[in-house]
Amino acid sequence: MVIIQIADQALVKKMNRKLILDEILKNSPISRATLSEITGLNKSTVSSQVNTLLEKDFIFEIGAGQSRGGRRPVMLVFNKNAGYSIGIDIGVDYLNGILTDLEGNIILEKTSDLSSSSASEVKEILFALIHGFVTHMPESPYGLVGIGICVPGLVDRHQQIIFMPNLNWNIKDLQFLIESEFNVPVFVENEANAGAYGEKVFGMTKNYENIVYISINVGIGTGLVINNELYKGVQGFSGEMGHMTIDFNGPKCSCGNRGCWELYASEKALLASLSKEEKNISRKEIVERANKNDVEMLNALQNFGFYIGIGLTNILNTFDVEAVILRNYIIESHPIVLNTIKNEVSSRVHSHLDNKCELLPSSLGKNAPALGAVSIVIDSFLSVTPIS
Amino acid sequence: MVIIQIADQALVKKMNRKLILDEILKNSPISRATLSEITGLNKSTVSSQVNTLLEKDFIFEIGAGQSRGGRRPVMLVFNKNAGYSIGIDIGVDYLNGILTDLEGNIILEKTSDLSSSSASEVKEILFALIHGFVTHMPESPYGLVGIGICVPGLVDRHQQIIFMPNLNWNIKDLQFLIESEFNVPVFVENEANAGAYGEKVFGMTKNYENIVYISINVGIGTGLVINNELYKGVQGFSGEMGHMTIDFNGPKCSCGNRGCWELYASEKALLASLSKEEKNISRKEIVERANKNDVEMLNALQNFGFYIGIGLTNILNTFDVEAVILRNYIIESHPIVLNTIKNEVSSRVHSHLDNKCELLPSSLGKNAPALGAVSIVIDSFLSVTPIS
DNA sequence: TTAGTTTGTTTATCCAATAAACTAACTTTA
DNA sequence: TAAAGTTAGTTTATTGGATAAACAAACTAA
Repeated sequence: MVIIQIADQALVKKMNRKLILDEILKNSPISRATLSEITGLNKSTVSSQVNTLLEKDFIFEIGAGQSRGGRRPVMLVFNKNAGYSIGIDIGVDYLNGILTDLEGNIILEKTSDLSSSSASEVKEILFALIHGFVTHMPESPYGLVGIGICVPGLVDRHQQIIFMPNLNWNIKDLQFLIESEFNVPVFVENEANAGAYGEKVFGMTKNYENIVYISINVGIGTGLVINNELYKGVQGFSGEMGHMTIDFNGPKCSCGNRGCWELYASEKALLASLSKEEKNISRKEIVERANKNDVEMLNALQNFGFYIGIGLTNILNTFDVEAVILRNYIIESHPIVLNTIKNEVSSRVHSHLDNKCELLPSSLGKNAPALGAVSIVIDSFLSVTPIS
Repeated sequence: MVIIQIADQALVKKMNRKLILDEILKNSPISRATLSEITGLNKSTVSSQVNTLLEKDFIFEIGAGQSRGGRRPVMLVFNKNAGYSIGIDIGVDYLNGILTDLEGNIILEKTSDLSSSSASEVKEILFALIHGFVTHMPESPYGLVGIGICVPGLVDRHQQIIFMPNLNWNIKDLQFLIESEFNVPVFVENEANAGAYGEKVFGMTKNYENIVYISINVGIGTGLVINNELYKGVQGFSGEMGHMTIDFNGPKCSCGNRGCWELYASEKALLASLSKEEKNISRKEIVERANKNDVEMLNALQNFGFYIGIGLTNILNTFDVEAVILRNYIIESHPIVLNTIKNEVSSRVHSHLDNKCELLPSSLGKNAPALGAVSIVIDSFLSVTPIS
């Protein structure tokens, strides 16, 4: 039977608590009086809620603020050190882990190379990484509040890993594995979804409610934030836009389709378009050559941007969001690709849709997915933790 | 300043009222005791809510039901005749209006041809249609609760019509125009969005939470229902998937893009693929010929299905919904197109995504958009109407 | 010094949900 | 046919949020 969410006073308290906590996070430091003003809640309601938040160490008072012509207000701030969160981005050939406070500020950061690691070695490295973070974590009332992990593959609604194309290991129930070892809530998410959420919570687009995140690597992954929430689809498989056909007569893709976007607009495609001796060139070298105005490279990058622009136009026609974030080292490092994309998009997209949507390179860079994983953990902690 | 939704007891009552009303709508007739069981609300809470709903004529008692071994329950039903709603679908060359009760049952229905009407004539016909419905509407406690209108064009978040490609008239503020004349709430919506909502509320997919609706006509329009709600995008322009590129080198489209899906998979494209003397053939004739196994026609329809399948694969990769509804007379009338689509989709879509999503022809047919407009009106009436 | 302002708490009240006790109306059992 | 058991729905007292109003505290400005 379907479980229905009934409403009662506990729900009211929980909703208003979230309202107040969100305002404190956004406008810290802030007084009870101002909270009452901007939320519309009664002064006494705010006082009561603030007291419970103080008792539970979620916030604390930092003393008196500036007077506005009367009694000086007591300023409240979010207690970002009430607990800590770990976020881990498991890539095809790397592992990027961060330890953050409850505001997402990075305390520790560690990256490992996985290019020659077996499945059991990956597991060992992962466990060692987390244990290392736990050991070096400062004392706090709540300690480690959870672990968020993202992987480049399909993750279903029960956080089971269903399919990982470019990887030779597959631990289906990663959540259970980690939860058993560390005894804290664990969240497993798709890499692009995590990146999208990271950009929504901590990036340039933190004040937007609807964004599309596009991560361009070996393939193309996409994540959707709709009405401030990750849209994962019914099964959890939403956003496989890398496999959108942009040429129905195009070459066969490993997914079964033809002429998929990522066959033209991924880094793999970019490398394939270069001359033979450059096929194994690194991202850094690509940017360096572009900075030296290497003509062949600039042409290849323009071509790269051209194809990204084609798929992007489809996405803009589909979604009508406030911003699209592009997560790719080359795009973040040299302006030529983004400029080409913008040209291509504005020549293709309908004039009525063009004007409002921002096209931005990722501001969080390679940490976007790990930060997204962290914010899923923090969100859950702040909304789930029971308050008497 | 942003208006924040604070929570209080009024919200609790409103939420639980909706819960109870929804269950009565779904499982009518139903007793107070059963309502308490399936919602999880306390018996006395249900009694109190039911009493207010009775006072306000939203529901009524139809007498005692079957005993389950004790006192016989008093059965409650939704009062579908408490008021009436009007839904109007303004097409490129037609106008389809319906008058319904609060359950969406059609009381009156009227279609007019607009193929040779000027802007002022359209307005006259529209007004006459509504006046006619109002005149023939039965007596009821609430009378006409609102009018929903859908148009084939871009409608922004303030219900202003921004752009209508295939039409020579454009009354930007249609909402104000109708509201001034009839003094009831008026809702203006895009045709595909309305159709999607109609299928979500009254169609085969009424129990699904995430669907994509694709309306194939002169062009292709799409509507999205995500988490039971219409996703309209930030500006209200979401779902222009007809202008998704499926061949980036393809022919120029009027929208500015190249190789748009609707250049290949619309009815316009189907007609263009037929031989010269058949260019002005009607939909009915197309189906008749297909039923007579006319080889040329069957080939054309297979081709039609092929191209629909290509775009549909992109949509399935993007959304991961429970069902996709195809609204098109030919598809609803002859199985060959849908079969071709299904073949094409399953050969193209990734095996992990394929299995769950249903592909269905519209069960509401040409009334889908008008019914969607009606359900927007009814939704608003049931949730907005204040209860003491 | 005094009046006025802003901040935050206390107090009494309201109201929706709830549990428990109750009445009502039926079925089953003996 | 009477008693016991069961289900339906109401009544009553209680809980626990939010709220308005009164209040105390701490400041500014005149």
